[in-house]
Amino acid sequence: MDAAVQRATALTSADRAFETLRTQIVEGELAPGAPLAEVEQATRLGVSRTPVREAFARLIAAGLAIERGPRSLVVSHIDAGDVTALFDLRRALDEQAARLAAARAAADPVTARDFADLADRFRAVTPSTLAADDPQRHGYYALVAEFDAALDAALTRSPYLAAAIASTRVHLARVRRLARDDDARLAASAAEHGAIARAIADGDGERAAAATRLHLHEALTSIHRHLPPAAPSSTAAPTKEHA
Amino acid sequence: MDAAVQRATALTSADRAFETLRTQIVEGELAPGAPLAEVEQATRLGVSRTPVREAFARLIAAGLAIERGPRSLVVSHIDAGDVTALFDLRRALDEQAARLAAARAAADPVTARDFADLADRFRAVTPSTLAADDPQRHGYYALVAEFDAALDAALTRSPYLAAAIASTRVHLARVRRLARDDDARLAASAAEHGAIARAIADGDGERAAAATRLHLHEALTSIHRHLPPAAPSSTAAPTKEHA
DNA sequence: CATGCTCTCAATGTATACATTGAGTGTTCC
DNA sequence: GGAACACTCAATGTATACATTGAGAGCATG
Repeated sequence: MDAAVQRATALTSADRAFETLRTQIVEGELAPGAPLAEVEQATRLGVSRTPVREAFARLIAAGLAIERGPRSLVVSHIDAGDVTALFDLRRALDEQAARLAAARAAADPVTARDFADLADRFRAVTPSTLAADDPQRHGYYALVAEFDAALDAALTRSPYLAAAIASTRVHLARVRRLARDDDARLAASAAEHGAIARAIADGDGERAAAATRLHLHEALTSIHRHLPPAAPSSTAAPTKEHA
Repeated sequence: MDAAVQRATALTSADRAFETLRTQIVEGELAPGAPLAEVEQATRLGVSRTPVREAFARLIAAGLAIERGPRSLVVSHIDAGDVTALFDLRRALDEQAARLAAARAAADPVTARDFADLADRFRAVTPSTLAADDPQRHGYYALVAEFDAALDAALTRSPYLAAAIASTRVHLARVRRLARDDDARLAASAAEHGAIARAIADGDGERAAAATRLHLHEALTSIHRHLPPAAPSSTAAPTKEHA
């Protein structure tokens, strides 16, 4: 009964500091390259250095901050080259996830119905429904979030893969903010998601993987069209996560 | 120029604490399920709680420790179900890595030669060379480490993928310790590695991916043969990484 | 005037003191 | 005798004091 209350208060200062910093980095409030100093952030967030240190450690683990030099932490950069690199990972993860989800749907009617339902809802997305009083397209992104949640639910047996996918999503959120999709792309993306969901619902792993690959190719192409084209090989080592 | 010297002295207490704990967990010295208490480990490692806290945070991020309850940290478990889940991720990552490495080898003669060289050395591995005064098979595992390093070198343009692969290797080290390979398996593994390296050297991405898939299937099968077969679905949520 | 050296200082790395919370135990009451 | 309550205590969460190190400014010298 008091579980909900307890959970609300069980968030530590370190949790809040991490959440705040993560959000501000993803939203661009803390710009790439911005220095992250313990005392400064501690003052700003109204906590001591200890939880800030822990938050910084988590930011590094998530790839949102990188150590520049021995005593300098900065918000990690993200540019066109990074997006390509990120999609190199995403393709590997999402195709496999689609295969496994399809396998699960073939054995589990509940999963199959969930994805069939999602497929229908993605197909219902049209440029006209998109434009309906939703300048930020929250409705569409909420649907994508539901798709992600369904994928997670289908991957309970593959927690390592699920965790890796989760770790890419925060980076994708940053990319999404860099290159806002236009309505045409969003409508196409909906159709692609629908195709993936339908293939999963049908239990057809290879089709789901193929649909995923197609979707990622289109998404990456669209992003690069909207992004300043950084020189392909000049930016050498963009991000470096845990050792 | 002076980077190497600087790096040697730049190791902090937190780094050493993490390295020590990581090694002891991988080696089995700290058994799965063992509680990780700050004061106890601080005393044992001869440092204060602060660096230990940081080390714990990194262990959690690496998936070597999980929070059991609000104030209880334990060494993460790893069993047959986990191995399957880990390989679900590994297959995705390693196949993609093989494809990308092959693409790089096709464009970069140095990469191609490195893998061609590795392929020859893997093919030179036979049961007789394995048995030569090396009960722990350090020589063979060193060769595998060289293969991994070559893969990393080929993936400089895909740092996200490289980081994800790196994060799987520590878990694989744990698995390797659980189920020591016999000589026959090691010789077969060498042949499989050789096939992968040769395909990469030839710039044939799909062949490299196929060889990788085959290798992982054989490796997983071998591991399960040597492991107590945990019930498939009883062990629910093994590891949970960063949010 | 440029270059190099030193000194200061600010930031991180570490240790420790204080706050808080949850579990376990012992006692008391029904 | 059993159950519930309160208390102790130990562990984590947080804050802060101390140590250390690297960077930058300022000065001196060639």
